[in-house]
Amino acid sequence: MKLNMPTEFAEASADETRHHLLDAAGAVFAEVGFRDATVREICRRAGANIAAINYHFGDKETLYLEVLRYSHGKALEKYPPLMGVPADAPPEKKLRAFVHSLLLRIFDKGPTSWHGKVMLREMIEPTEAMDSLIEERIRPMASQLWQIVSEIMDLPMNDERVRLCSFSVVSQCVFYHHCRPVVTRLIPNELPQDAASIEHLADHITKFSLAAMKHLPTAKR
Amino acid sequence: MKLNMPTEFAEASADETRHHLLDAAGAVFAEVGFRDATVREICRRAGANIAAINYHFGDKETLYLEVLRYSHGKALEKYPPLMGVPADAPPEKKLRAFVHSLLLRIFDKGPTSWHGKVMLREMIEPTEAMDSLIEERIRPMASQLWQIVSEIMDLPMNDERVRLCSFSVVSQCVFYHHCRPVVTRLIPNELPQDAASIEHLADHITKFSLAAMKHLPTAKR
DNA sequence: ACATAATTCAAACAAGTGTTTGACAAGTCA
DNA sequence: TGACTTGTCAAACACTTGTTTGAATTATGT
Repeated sequence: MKLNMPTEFAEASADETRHHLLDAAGAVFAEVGFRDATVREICRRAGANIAAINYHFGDKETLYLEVLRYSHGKALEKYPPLMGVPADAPPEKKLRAFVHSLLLRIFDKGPTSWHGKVMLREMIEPTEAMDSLIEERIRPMASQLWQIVSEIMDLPMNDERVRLCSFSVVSQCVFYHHCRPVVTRLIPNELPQDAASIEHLADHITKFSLAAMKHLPTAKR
Repeated sequence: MKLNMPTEFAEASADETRHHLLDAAGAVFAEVGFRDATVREICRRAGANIAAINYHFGDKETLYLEVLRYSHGKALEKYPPLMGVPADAPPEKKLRAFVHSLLLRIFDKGPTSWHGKVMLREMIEPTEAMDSLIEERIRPMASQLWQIVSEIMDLPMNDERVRLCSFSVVSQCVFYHHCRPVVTRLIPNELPQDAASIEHLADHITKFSLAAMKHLPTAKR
């Protein structure tokens, strides 16, 4: 195996096919899923030999995990939850930013969107990765949203209504991700294609939720 | 093939294995998905021969489609969309019934819940079965909801705001199904366990949505 | 009872899968 | 240079898949 350090040239060459495999695999996995993706197709797109995957990654499943690791950290880095809205901004503005950034992450094209599909798989068969992912990435965002909603509704953060309404906000965003196959078939061209229509959708969700939270019968006693 | 009408007994016997296949297939599809489900495993659980699926359904894919129809039909039969609310009832009552029955279907235990799991898998990797299922099952329910929402908002059924708000309603319901692993880890014991807590959740979603639709800035001109 | 149809069954089939092999070229370092 | 490692390649391997086959079995209608 790799006992000697390769030279810069050899390293570059090896990393090159490795990188091509990662890119091709990401595309194929995203298109047809892990099970229907064939190593032959991945290698064909990568311009590599059929044995390349087993040589560079061991097996198909390790390649899958490597692709995940590759696209994992990019989503939040590209679209931070509050998108530069100052901390002393009114909560309505923060909510709008929160919704918008979530939608941008969902509708983003390229390797970033890959993470979403994997999360969907985790919903069906959660792995150990789920627990750490919840604590490291999701809970902080949830707390952020609870804070915003509690300000808007003028209720304590641990109030049940704050949690329920926060879920109502998030659910409207992830719906377009989780139910994309249904939405596209039910109403073609309904899903946002460009930045403007994403903003339009963010507007609807924000206004819908604000109207609900401010006029909910039980919002204030 | 079947040219003669079989007697009641033979028909019962034939339908029996057919039914066993549907049940076993529903369980297996829900557990591992269409692609990873093998006809051998399904037939083994059904106590049938390996050729039974091809004999009774033609091929694996038709069986899958039949399972989707079968399970969704059972779910709708158990929890009809409007749950006996009269046609001349106020739209608010209908919305509440629509939400409640959808939640009941989502949180139902037993064979009925297969449909939800299989549908969730369809979201990740849609098969051809999805198209016919949309037209036969989902579109009628969508029309029903659009009708209700258009009455509530006093807008024509084909108005974009009606569609958006309808999605907002449905999304809050399916959220608890699609994101169950996240919700349970984020807030233990948040998910409804009994009929009373399901009603509680139905109350929140209905009130939240009604407040939103009635106070949406653009709802009425 | 008999011919016919419907159903079940074990075995085999054809196609596709991920993986392994062994040879070969190229680069590395003594 | 020459032993050694790294990377690539075509071919083949071992295995699983859904499906088909043809005979055996059971039920049906006259």
